[in-house]
Amino acid sequence: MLAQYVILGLLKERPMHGYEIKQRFEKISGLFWKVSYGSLYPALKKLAKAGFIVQQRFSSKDSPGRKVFYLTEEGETALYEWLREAHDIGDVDRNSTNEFMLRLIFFSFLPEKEGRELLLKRQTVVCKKWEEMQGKLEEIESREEKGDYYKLAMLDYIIRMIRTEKSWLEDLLSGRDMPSFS
Amino acid sequence: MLAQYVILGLLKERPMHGYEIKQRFEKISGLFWKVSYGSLYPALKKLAKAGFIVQQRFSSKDSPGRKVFYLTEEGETALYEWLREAHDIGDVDRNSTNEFMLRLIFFSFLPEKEGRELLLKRQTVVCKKWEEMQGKLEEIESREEKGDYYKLAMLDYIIRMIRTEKSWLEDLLSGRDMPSFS
DNA sequence: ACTAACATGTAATCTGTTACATGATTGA
DNA sequence: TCAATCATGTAACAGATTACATGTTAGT
Repeated sequence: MLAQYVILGLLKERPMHGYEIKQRFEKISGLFWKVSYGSLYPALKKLAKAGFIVQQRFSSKDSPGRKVFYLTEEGETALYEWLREAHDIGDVDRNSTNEFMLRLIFFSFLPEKEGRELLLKRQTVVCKKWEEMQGKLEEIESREEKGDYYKLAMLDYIIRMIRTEKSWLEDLLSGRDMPSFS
Repeated sequence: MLAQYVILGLLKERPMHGYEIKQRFEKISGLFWKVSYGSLYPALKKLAKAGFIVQQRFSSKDSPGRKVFYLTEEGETALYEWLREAHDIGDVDRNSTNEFMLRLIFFSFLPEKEGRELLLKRQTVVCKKWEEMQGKLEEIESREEKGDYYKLAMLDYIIRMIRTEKSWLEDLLSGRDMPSFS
């Protein structure tokens, strides 16, 4: 499902054939998402059937040959709709975060202002979650119910991750020089 | 698959019935993993069939009634084996990270030394990945191929996340007071 | 000549979700 | 008495992976 849209996004960059799409897919989003041939080729078929992409076959005689796929206008519309749905991502769990990041890859296709708005929306969601987790932690600490060491460690991990996303968003929105990588 | 082992871990804490397991499951690991009834109850069935858990029915007359599940010795053995497999998690992508964190929840069941070893192993994997990503970034910067703003932002995001896990592990291993949450 | 990577595709299988069905218990 | 939550379970469906099958191209 998500793979379909990533394919559209990649094809907006330039026309590609299946194998190439997979490589690019994994180069860009490898840590968030992977795609297998067993889902890639059926996905391409579906997209073609829906009219979102068209294919051109390069057949050298009878060999199956490469098929290059092109994004259609309908496909572009579908891509934009999907990108704008980033507005509806209201959680910070693993799935929601992946869905947001997968869209982010293609934010440069949107008008600058819109990308910014989507980031601001994400910021409110992340901040809310951060406060929620912070509250959970304080509750545990106040009850002196220290409990399990590793479970506390996991809560710590989650809070750190959310805080990291929070400051990443702040830097991105403030236009600060991005590679603040120490 | 993973849910099965989390269930074993939760039942080692104390016997529970299905509904309770789901609640506890989500309270602890909600940001990493969720379980639906459509997988929970079949999973419990499978575990019972495999002899990893046994059930006691509390039937008030003819009502379906609650079923309380208990971990067996075989189940405990399976749980330990799974926890020790944390050794084999050699990547830092979303799936691998989730698998590691899901195991971490139950590390307190292992001898202290073993938990530490698993964390050290994770540390080497994370550090390696961090260096790899750092290299990728430098390569991009050196080529002056600044390219897409948002794609760079995503690389930044990934590196920050890995760095956060890195310092979390350092703090955890050094026994530093965990809630370093500012 | 051989190996690795390029390139496409399908079928069996596995896993998990959604929606549905049922009924008990508890508190307003 | 009514709604919410507790509690268990199944069947249809959706999605994705793995393994297989096939053939090309490029480099050593």
